[in-house]
Formats: sequence, structure tokens, C-alpha cells
Amino acid sequence: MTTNPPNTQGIIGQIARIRELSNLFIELELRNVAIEGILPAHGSILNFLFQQDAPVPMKEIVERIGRVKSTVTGMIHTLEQYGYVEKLPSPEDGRVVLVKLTEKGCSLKPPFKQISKKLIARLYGNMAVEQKDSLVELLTQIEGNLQPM
Amino acid sequence: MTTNPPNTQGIIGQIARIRELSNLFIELELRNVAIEGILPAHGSILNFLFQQDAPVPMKEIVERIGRVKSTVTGMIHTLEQYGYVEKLPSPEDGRVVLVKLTEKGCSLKPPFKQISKKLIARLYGNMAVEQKDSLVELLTQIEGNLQPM
DNA sequence: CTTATATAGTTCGGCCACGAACAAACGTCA
DNA sequence: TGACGTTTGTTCGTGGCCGAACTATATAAG
Repeated sequence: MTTNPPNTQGIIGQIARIRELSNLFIELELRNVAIEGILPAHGSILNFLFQQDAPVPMKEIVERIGRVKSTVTGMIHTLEQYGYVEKLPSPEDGRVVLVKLTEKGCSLKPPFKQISKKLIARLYGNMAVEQKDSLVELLTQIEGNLQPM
Repeated sequence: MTTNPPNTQGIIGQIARIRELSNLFIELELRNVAIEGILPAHGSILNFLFQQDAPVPMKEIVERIGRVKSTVTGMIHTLEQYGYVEKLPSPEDGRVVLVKLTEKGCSLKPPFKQISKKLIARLYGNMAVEQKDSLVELLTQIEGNLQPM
């Protein structure tokens, strides 16, 4: 039994695998509560929309979630197809498209919070608080180190 | 100036951003040495092929890199288009397709090693050895915690 | 007011990634 | 040898993700 994907590529591989395992976990949980059409990638958009109380321009979503415009266009389109969000023209600026959650979209908030909590719990397991803090601190450090420029 | 993508989603977001920054770094480095057609995702395949001295069946690649068959088919096809690998039928089993690096593919090994080294150096920065070890240890722990089942 | 420039979104083509369906070759067993 | 089931890869459809090109509206400059 050789090391499957594991144990390769050092810390980079570890990071990549942790991300994938997290996504896998999320997909599984979403299926468990019978939420359809939602992928982990939608999380950043939805979480952002959850904390808005007025329709938001595309541009703002683009800036917040760190994806390019065309990607957001596609994702919003998908969310719209499934009835989670709604697009409406801005009355003030003919160029901008506003996005807002539908009822169905709003209903995702509680399960999302729940799944998020569950994921964090699962991820940390029985790790001591000092270790959690230390981990986040170290990650913050390497995230800073990798910052472009 | 609000937090762009940063500071969101806690440790999961951090992990995701670190992965993306790493990929960005790799893409930049590849461009710097004028390597075309290679994406970070190809790394696992190429690194695997680098340490083989005989043509390898698709199946083995699939097992090692942790992607499904259809994904590997596509990626190998891309690498073939760019002339980095070559596909040949197995003389022993009519079903299997063997993959081997071309000269051009082999020539990627040194720059890959170099870039890998550079990335690790950049990522850790001036972090103390004990901290690096501690970080890897903690990551190993959460990777274990996330393991399905 | 008209022209030029900037900004907001969409469209398109390419690639990774997945799952499902499929074809081809192999193995077994009768 | 012939039928059945397994194994290996490919194909196809869906979607995220990117960059480049494009449209439409808004703003600035003359």
C-alpha cells in the first residue's frame, strides 16, 4: 500500500488536500439536508449576500469574493437558475445589475451556518485552543509571505 | 478600504487563499521561464512522471494524483498537445495506454524543482524551524480529522 | 452637443474537475 | 469456444474559473 495522493508535495499538498476534504465535507452535508445546485464555491457569494439587506451590484460581489467578473456572471446565473437569487436593474445606473437573495436563497442561511460550524468542529477535532490559535497565526504568516509584489 | 477577499471564512478561507496564492506564484514563475501550456494542476502528474523510468499506465497516474479517470484523460491530452508527454499502447494489455515524458517533458524537471524550492522558501519566509515543524504537524492533524468515514 | 474615455456586465473559448454512460479488451467459467 | 462480468480508457454534459473581446451605459472633455 503506497501513499495514495497523500504525503506528496509537502506543505502545499497538505494545504490542497485539506481544502479538498473541506469541500467534500460541505458537499456531503449539503446533500444530507437536500440542498440542490449549491457547490462550495457558492459559499462566498451567499455568505456575502446573507449580510446584506439591500440588493448588491455585481461589482461588489466580484470585489468581495476574489473572482473575476465573468466567473461571477456565471455563478450568479447558476444561482438564479436554481431560484436562490434574483437579478434586477439598478434604477440609478443603467449599467449595473443588482443581485438579491430570494426567499429560497434566504432559507439557506441557517443550514449554512450549521454546516460551517460542523466543519470547523470536525476540522479542529479535539485540538487545544492554544494550538488552534497557533495554527491560525502561522497560516496568517505564510499567507502574508505569499502576498504578491 | 474594506477587507477584499481576505479575513473571511476563518481558517477555511485562509487555507483556500494560501492555495491560490501558491498557484499564482507557480504560474508566474512558469511564465518567467517561458514554459507554455503548463498549469499548477499538471504538477502532480509531471512530478510523478519525473520519478518513473518506464512508461506508466493511465491507471497508475489516476491513483497517484487523486483525480478521476476522465480528468486525467483530459490533462494527459493537454500535455500531449503541448508535446510534453506521449501516449503508447501497451504491448501486453490492449486496454492500457502507457504514458511517457518526451524530451521536452523531461526538460521540465529542473525548472520544476527550482520553482518548487523557491515557492517553499517564499512561503516560509524567515519562519523558525520549530514553527515550520509545528505548522506541518498541526496541518497533519486537521488533515487527519477531515478524513471521511 | 458631440466625441472620447471609463466603467459594468456579458459572451466566448479554453482548461480543470466530476459523474455517468460507453467501447474495447481481458478473464473466467462452463 | 462462447457468454458473462471485470477492468481500462474515452466521451459527453455540467459547472467553476480565467482572460480577451464585446456591448451598453455613464462621464469627461472639447
